[in-house]
Amino acid sequence: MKIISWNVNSIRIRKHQLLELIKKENPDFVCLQEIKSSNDAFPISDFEKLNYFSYINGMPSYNGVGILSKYKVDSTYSHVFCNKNDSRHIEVKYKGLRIHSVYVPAGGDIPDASVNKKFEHKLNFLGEMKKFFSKNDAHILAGDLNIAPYENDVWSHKQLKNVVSHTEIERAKLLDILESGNFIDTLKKLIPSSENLFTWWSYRSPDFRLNNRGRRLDHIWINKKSSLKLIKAKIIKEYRELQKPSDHVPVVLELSF
DNA sequence: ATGGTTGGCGTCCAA
Repeated sequence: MKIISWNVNSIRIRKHQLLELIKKENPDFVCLQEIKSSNDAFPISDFEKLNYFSYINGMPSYNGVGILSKYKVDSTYSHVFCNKNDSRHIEVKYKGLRIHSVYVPAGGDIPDASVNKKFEHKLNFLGEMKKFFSKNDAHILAGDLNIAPYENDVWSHKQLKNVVSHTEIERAKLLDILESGNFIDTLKKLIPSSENLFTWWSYRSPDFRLNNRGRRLDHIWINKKSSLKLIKAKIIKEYRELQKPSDHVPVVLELSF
């Protein structure tokens, strides 16, 4: 089985790149984030032509998640975090397999919840995620979690330790969710640390290749207690080099169950 | 220390 997670940053702009990715990789499931589309505007028919079902929790302009599946799933569910209907979660169930696509709030610029409402929201969201996933027994949790948890998940730990996405409190909260939900960080486990681990490079660098100032914000976790067996993982960095790229690249996990 | 870019039912906001 193959699963892909990708923050496309607008399905409208990235649709053709996604169709090519699916043709090339032939995944069973694709977890999408930041589709920036309402449910009605999502191009379901384009994916139907490749024999995929689209399960979408969208909204206009911002956020929005979805899961594309080769199979008609048994049920879907979208959890409301922090009392906001902001389309940051969708779960599908298929033959006892529970797969989640999650988009954690970015958190704004200032890493202080007392002055930055967005950072406060991010920390609250992580708190609710811990409760939800310690009860849910998810098999696969994939998405843009907007946190780089380990020191070598960023281009410079020293320069980013006070930057939102890599602060001590965010890293601790993310690892707490990982542990309390009995998850394995599969990309960390399967990809040697000598290789590039980054999944995101800011649009604000004129040429991201020059200094490779990336971060590992996108993750695929599987539950330790499940019978899923890891095979291999990869980060498709080449997608950052395409014309009109997303700032995130697709991450891929192969497993058996 | 600052500003850089992208996308959206856009003319500022979020990332």
